[in-house]
Amino acid sequence: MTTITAPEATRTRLRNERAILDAAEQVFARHGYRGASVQAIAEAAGLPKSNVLYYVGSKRQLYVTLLERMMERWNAMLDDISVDDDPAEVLEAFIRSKMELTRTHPQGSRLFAAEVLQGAPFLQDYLRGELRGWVHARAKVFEQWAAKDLMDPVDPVWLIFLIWSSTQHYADFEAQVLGITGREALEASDYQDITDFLCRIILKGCGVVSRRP
Amino acid sequence: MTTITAPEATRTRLRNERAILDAAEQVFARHGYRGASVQAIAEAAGLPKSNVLYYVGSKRQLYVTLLERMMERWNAMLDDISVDDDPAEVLEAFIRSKMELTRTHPQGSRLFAAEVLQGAPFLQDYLRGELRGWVHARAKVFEQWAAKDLMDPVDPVWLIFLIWSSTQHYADFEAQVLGITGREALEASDYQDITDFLCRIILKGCGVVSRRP
DNA sequence: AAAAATATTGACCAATTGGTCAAGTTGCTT
DNA sequence: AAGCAACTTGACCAATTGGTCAATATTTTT
Repeated sequence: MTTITAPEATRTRLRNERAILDAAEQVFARHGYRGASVQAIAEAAGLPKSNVLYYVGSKRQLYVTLLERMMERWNAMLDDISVDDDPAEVLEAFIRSKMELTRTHPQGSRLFAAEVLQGAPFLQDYLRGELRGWVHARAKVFEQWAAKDLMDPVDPVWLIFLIWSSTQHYADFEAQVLGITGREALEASDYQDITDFLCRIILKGCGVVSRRP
Repeated sequence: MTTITAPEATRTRLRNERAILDAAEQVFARHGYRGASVQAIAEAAGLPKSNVLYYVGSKRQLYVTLLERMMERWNAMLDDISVDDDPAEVLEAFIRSKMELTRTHPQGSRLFAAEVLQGAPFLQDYLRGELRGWVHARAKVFEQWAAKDLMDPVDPVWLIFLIWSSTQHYADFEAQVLGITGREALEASDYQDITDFLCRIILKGCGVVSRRP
């Protein structure tokens, strides 16, 4: 019996699709949706252009698939929290997991950045819906923590943006970071240092008090 | 007597060049270098494509001109500091002026982001030279402040990146910020709030003590 | 081994790309 | 008002764009 809805996931298909998705993520991240050409993606994947289109259907579909893959990674990162959790632990885990996403998926992070830079034409619904809800749910918890004097009464949404931006930076502006620090690449230990730095500054900065000291 | 090297800056030329530069900044910021088409820029400027090329020579020259214009704005922001300055004042002025650049020139900020996203092919020299020197000079001062116990001994380069990223965010990820906050645009008062928030978190976060309390 | 499904790819298409050019029109100076 | 420089613009160019398709080759299933 064969699957009716989706094409059979043969060995060949799996291998080629992965090569195409990875290549496309690089090219789209670098040059944005318009600036990326199917030809360039095909070359990066080591396949003829026709073959790429055979698998992915169209440039647009390929782009959407990549965004969905990235949003899945993003969602996998986001766990729920409650007032009863420890603010220090939660904020630190938040920073660490976001930085880990940046470190392990820099291309995807840059793809996301390129999409938002052009006004998020494909992600607007996601931003205004799912993500917005998630942010405000978390914001409420932050405010409750502040009411309990477990942290300073800072605007929780700006705080979330601070964590996003300061971590995202090391993917999106990697070229600048490398140019200024004079390195070839950032090692795992660098990410460790930066994460520690950000946890320290941000936790201290918003006066977070650990409930379990 | 006429200028020999540069073309006369006639009224017409001035008007058209400004329209072209502003239009191009928008289009390049949205779609990156490759993704931007001269046709799209021309339409945004309200001129025929041939006319645009008459003024700017080529797409590449236009892009370089825009990057130079943005780097001038960037440089105008950067004033020198010394160990004798007040850390609190300097850091706050740093954050405020960077945020002001983001607010008044969002397109240019996004253009810069798009350039760095694609690996900074045109700005590599600037990043590895001028800007790198500026960063390290300032980093030295931060370290001296830390040695004098005027602030915590944090890595000064990561601190500079934190300020850059957290302010830059409101230009580059404007679409996300608007989507999540549910606004049409960020007002001057919003920028004021965000700037105050960032000053507060970052100064407190790295234990900055004002020398003149 | 035959049949059926899946994969490969060059040829081709209309549309768009950055850029040139020549023929005009406008604007400024004298 | 005349003359010259600056400006304007449609026609045009080779190259590239995303995408189609039919012919062929390779797997997989029976």
